[in-house]
Amino acid sequence: MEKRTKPGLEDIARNLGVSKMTVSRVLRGASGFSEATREKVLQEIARTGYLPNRLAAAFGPSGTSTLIGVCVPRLTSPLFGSVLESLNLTLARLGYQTMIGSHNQIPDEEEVWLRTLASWKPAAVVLASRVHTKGTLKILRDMGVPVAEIWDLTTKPIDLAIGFSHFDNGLEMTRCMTAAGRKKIGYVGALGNRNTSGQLRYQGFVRGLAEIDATLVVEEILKDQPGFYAGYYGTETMLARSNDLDAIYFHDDEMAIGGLAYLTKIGMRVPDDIGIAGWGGMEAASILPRRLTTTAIPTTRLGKIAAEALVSRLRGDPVDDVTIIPTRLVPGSTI
Amino acid sequence: MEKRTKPGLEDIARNLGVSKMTVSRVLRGASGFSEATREKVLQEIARTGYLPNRLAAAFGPSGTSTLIGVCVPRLTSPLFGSVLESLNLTLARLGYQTMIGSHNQIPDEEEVWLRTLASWKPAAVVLASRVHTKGTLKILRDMGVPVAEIWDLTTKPIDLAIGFSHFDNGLEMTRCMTAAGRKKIGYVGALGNRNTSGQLRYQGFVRGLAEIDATLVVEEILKDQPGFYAGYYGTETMLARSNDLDAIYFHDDEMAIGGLAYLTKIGMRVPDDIGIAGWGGMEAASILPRRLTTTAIPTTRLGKIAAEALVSRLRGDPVDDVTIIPTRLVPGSTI
DNA sequence: CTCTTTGAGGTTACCGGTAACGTAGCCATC
DNA sequence: GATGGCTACGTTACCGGTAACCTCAAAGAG
Repeated sequence: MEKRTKPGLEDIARNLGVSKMTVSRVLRGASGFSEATREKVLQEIARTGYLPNRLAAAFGPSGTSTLIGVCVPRLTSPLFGSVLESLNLTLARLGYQTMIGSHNQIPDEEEVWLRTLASWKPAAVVLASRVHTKGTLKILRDMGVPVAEIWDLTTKPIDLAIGFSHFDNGLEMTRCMTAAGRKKIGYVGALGNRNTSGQLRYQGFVRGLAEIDATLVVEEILKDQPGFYAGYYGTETMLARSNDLDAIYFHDDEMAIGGLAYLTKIGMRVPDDIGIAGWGGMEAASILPRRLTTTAIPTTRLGKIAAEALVSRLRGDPVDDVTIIPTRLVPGSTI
Repeated sequence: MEKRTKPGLEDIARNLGVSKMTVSRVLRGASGFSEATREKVLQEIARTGYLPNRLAAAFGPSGTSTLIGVCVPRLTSPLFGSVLESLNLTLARLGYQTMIGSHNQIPDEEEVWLRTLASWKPAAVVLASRVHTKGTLKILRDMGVPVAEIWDLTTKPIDLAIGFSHFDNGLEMTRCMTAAGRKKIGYVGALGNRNTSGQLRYQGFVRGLAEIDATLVVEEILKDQPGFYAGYYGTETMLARSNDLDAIYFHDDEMAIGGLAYLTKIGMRVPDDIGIAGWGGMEAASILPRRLTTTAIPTTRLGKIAAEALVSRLRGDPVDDVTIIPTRLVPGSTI
C-alpha cells in the first residue's frame, strides 16, 4: 500500500541513514565509501528491488548517459544483424544500452537519425557507413562524444575505426581467381550509384585484374538492392552481352547464389564451365553442391571489439584509433 | 561564442517574449495558443536550430516519453529484421524512437532486457515472443504502459496482439500437401525443446495429417538453431531412419533449401521423387530451380500495423485488441 | 447590464540523479 | 604541534521540460 511509488536513491539512503550521494557512489563504483557501507547499500538495493532511473542519471548538467546510438545500413542483413547482436550483448554486459537505426545507404537518412539520437544525449555513437554529410559531422562535433566507425576502415577516422578493408577483400579474391587461371572475369554488383562498401570491393577487383593484365570483360552493376534476384538477373543480363567469361565475381554470397541458380538453369557447370566467387561467408554458401568460394567476415568479433574499444574510450583508457579485424578467404571449390 | 550552450525551451521563449510553457504547447501540438503565436514559435525554432531534449521531457513526474522498447528473438533473421525496420520507420514518423533487444528464445533473457528497458521509462513495449516469465509480467504491470505482442497471435493478449496463427500456417500447408496426394510426410525442424513459433506450425502440421488419417512417418527436430546446416543434416538423419517418404515439411525456407541441397546430392528429384515445403517466403526460395512451396509473411505490413496500433493506444484512440495479419501460401512447384 | 464561458496564455512545483565542493576525523611527516 | 594528505562521507545547486492550476480579457447568454 505504501509502495505506491517506486523507491529511489533517496529512499535507500534514508533507510540506511546515509546520504543519497553515498548510495550513488556505490552504485556507480566510484570511490569514496567504505567496504562496510558498500555491503549495506547493496543489501538494501537487493531488498527493496531498487531500479535505477537512467533518465534522471543522464539528465542534468552532469548527466552520465549509458546510451549508445548505432546506425547500420539495414536491419535485414544477417551480417549486420550479427554485428548488432554482438554489440548489444557486449555493451549490455558493460552497462550500456543501444538505440538502433538504419540509413539504407543514404547519408541524409543517417543525418536525420543522428539528429533524433542527439536529443537523447547519448554517451557515444557507432556508425556503419563510409560517407557522412556535413550536417552529420557537425552534429557529431556538437555532441562531443566518442564515435566508432565500423565495417569499412577509413583512412582518417572521425574518432575510432574498427573494421577491415573491402578494397583488400576484392583485391585478394581477384588474385585468388587469376592465380587459378581465370582471365576473363565479369563482375555482378548492385547499388552502383552509391558509395557502398561493395563499391570498394569492386575497385579492389579492378586493381587485381590490372595487376596481371587480365581483361575485365564486362560488369553488370544493378541499381537494385543486392539479393538473390539481383544476382540471378544481373548474371542473365551480363551473359547476354558477353558469353565467353571464365569467371564471375559477385557483390556478395546472396547474389552469387542467385547467379548460380541462373547458370544452373542455362546448363553451365560450375566451376568447369565458369568459376564464381561471392563475399560475406553466409551459411548457405557452404552447403551448395559445391562450397562457394567467398570471404568470411567475423561479425561477432567485430561487434565485440568495437563495443570494447568504445567503452575503453568512454572510460578514458588508451585505445588504438584504428583496429583491423582480419577477414578470411574461404577457398571453396567454385573457382 | 555566446552559443556555448545549446538553446533550450527557455531561450526560445525569452526571444519571443512568451513563457516556455507556450513554446512547449506549440511543440507538442497541445491546445492553448493562437495561430499567430504558433507561427512565431515555429520560426524561432527553425532559426535557432533548437533541438528538443527528450531526456528532460521524459523525466519528472509528468514525463512524456517517446521511447518504445522492442524485443525480438534475434537480429540475424531477415524476417524479424524487416519487421524491425518497418516498426522503426513507422514509429519515427509518428515521433517515437525504439530501443531494440533480442532474447534468443529464452524468456529469462527477455526479462533481463525488460528490466533494463524499464529504467528508461518507455512509453510502450513491443514483444515478439510467445512465452513470458512471471517476472516479465510483473514488470509490465508495474510499468503500466501499452504492450504489443507481435508475431504469433495469443488467445489472451496482455494488451494488444498483432500477428497471425503459426498453427494455422502449419495446418494450411499440410492440407496443401495432402491435397496434392502426399501421404507419408516427414517434418524437419529445430529448437524442439523450446516453445517457439515453429513448434506451433509443427502442431498445425500434425493436426493436418490427422485430418486425412495420413501417417506422419518420421520427424527430426534438432536442438540446433534453424538454418541451412540444420536443414541439410536434419534431412540426412531423417532419411537414414526412413526412406519411403513422399514429402518433407521444413521449419522454414532456410532449412528447406538446406534439405534440398542434401536431396540433390543423393540424387532425389524434387518434386518427382519427393515434395518439399518451407515457411517464411524468403527471396531465395523463389529462384531455386523450382519455386519453393512456402508461406509468405508480410513483415513490413505487420511492423507498420503494430506501430500504428500501439500509437493509437498511446493516444487513447480506440484500437482492436487483436489484429490478424493474413499470410499467403505460395504454391510454388516443389510439391 | 450582469453573469458565465472560453481562449490564450502565465506561474508554480517537481522529478532523481550527479559533479563540485565542503568537512570532520585520522594518521604520517617534518 | 603545525601542516598536509587522505578517507569517507554530507550539502548544495542544478538540469529542462511538463501537468496542474491560475489569471485575465473578450465574447456570448439571458
